[in-house]
Amino acid sequence: MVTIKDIAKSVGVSTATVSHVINETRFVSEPIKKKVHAVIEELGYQPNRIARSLVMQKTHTIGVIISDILNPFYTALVRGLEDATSPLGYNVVLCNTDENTDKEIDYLKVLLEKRIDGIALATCFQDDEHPLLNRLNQIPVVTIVRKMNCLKSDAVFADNIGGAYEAIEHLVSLGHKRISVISGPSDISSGRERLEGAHKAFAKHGIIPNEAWMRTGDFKRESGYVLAKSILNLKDRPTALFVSNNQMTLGALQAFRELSVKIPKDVSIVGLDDTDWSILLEPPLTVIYQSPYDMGNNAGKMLLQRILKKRKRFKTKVIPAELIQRQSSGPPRS
Amino acid sequence: MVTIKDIAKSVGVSTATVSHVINETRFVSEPIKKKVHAVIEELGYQPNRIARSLVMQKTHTIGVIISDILNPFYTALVRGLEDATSPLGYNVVLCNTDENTDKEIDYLKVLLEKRIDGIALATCFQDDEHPLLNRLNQIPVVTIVRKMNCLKSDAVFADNIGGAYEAIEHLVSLGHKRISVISGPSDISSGRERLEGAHKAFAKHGIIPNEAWMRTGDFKRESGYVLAKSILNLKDRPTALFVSNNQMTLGALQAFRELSVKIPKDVSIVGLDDTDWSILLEPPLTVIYQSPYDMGNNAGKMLLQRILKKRKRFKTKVIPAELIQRQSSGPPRS
DNA sequence: ATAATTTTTTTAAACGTTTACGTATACGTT
DNA sequence: AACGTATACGTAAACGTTTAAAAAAATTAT
Repeated sequence: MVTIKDIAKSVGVSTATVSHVINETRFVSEPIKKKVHAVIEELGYQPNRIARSLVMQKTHTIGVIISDILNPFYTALVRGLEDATSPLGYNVVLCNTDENTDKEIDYLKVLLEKRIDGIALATCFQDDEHPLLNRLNQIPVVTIVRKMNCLKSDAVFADNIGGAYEAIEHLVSLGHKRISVISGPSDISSGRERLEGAHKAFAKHGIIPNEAWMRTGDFKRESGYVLAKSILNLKDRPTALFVSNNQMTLGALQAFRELSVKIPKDVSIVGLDDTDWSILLEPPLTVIYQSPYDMGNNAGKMLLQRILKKRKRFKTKVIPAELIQRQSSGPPRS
Repeated sequence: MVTIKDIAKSVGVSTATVSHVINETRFVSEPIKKKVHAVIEELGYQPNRIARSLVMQKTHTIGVIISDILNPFYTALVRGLEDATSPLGYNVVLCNTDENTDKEIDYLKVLLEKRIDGIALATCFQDDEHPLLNRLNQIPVVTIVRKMNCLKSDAVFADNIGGAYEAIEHLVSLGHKRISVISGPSDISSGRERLEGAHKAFAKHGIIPNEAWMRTGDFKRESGYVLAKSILNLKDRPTALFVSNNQMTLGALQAFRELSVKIPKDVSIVGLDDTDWSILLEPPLTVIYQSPYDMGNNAGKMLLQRILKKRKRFKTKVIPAELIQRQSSGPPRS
């Protein structure tokens, strides 16, 4: 492998000079510059960024930790992150944890040992005492999607309370009073908050939620399926259902189909998170949309700010929630 | 930042000894071993993998270059790749090129300069002369999904010919003779091969394809939409349509919906690539399935083999295509 | 012509590891 | 007592860069 020394020897200058012409960090006379470039070309020299990283103490790499890239929500988030960071020369290394804390810790350890320049963290190990926290606090971190209160950092998350509130309010405005909610795990902030938003809307409109219609899932498809089925099988069935994430909505839709429950004639449904195929469903799905791309993009930008400009105070960005009204929600049948 | 030297000094041994206890590469007496570990714990030492990479000439990182992670096909592929490589301690850096050759070249350059241990390449710059090829030929590369004949490497791709063949044969077996095909770009191997497979099936069954029904898209949603619309608007309409990738199928479905063409009563449709929501469509979509997860997973394993065992001969793995028959394909109306 | 400046280039010390080779000590043999 | 051998650890070079500080060369001023 040809190194900067080979170039230097071949041109007849010092490695310092070669380095400076490569990085344009200092004036070098035109003839030498030309010659260096020529030899670089000739020998097919490619700088070794490992060596450079070692001395510069920066790797131009950031890590993103999510539960599962197969979830289109995280797919878009990661894409947003890459689009924000790659134009400045940063690479992103992808880490799927499957909601597994051990995996998460392992990834974090390795990323820290690899001295990456920043981390976007979308998982939820909650351990105020963990030794990793010290190290995490020393590098740029942005927590996304979920709140981590054991870590001081920049943060980007969605307006979950507002989103869920809007979903319920939409259903109420259509005339629904008998509303079911499939919420997410209460130990995850997004799970808690979406339920909170729903309750807030109930309170606002003087609706006392029927406990039999309030279910807690685990954000995975199967639980949406099981819970929706159990709800639809009730003698006293609600007229509308709000499902608080995309995977559970998939499961719920499957349940509706298997039980031949007509949407929205029998039961209205509002999901959370949009996809590019939700308009192709029959009927097209009404959803609350919180752009994951924007979340990732903002997270990337905030990371870069912190990496480059060493901003002092922590910032928090909230991505708004937006109701996208389609045909899966309609007035209750009277 | 605490280094191995600090540990050595604090324990009162040489850095060599500390290194050896960390990596267990040489016998070290029990008391010293204990002490080293204690001090490591106490000072919160974390090995610097950059330095290690520099001397060991390996980074435990692989790169994956795809056109767009937002495409669920690539999402699954990347997940498969990570699942294959992360258990052995490899990280994957994600590179989206958006079918843009410049982006692709830039990414390749950077990955090579970062001295990653291997690359999974799913794009298609076709330039036999490019200077990068020399460098690429010196590290483990596996080309996936698409064939790159300018590069000698391991390869994993799908049985495109067989898949398309099966799609057409399925339609023929249902009684269709008037079959339309939306194929992909002919400069991409998967585009070419799928068309080839379709023609093979036509020939086998003595069908002379109507040129007016044969369209070439660019694998993107919009082109599926436009082409499907133009086909459905023909006076002389086919009775079945085979769309050769997932994004174009999305667009085609949208066209069907807008034109109120009933599936499969008016026109049958068979897509290529399956998704977890295709059973939720009305009707559920018949598709040819070529597991992208398996492609990624196999690619990862082959990369590792080459990285670790230095296998000499190049291998090619073909992922089979499988017909998943659902309700979007039925007999033509007579 | 010499000194003072300015411009351009080199020297060499980092960065934090790994590892081939060398050294010191303890023990057993003859 | 002298030597060989095994055991446990240390020394220092190497990996390929960047970059202060020093040095050399070129230019200008006296």
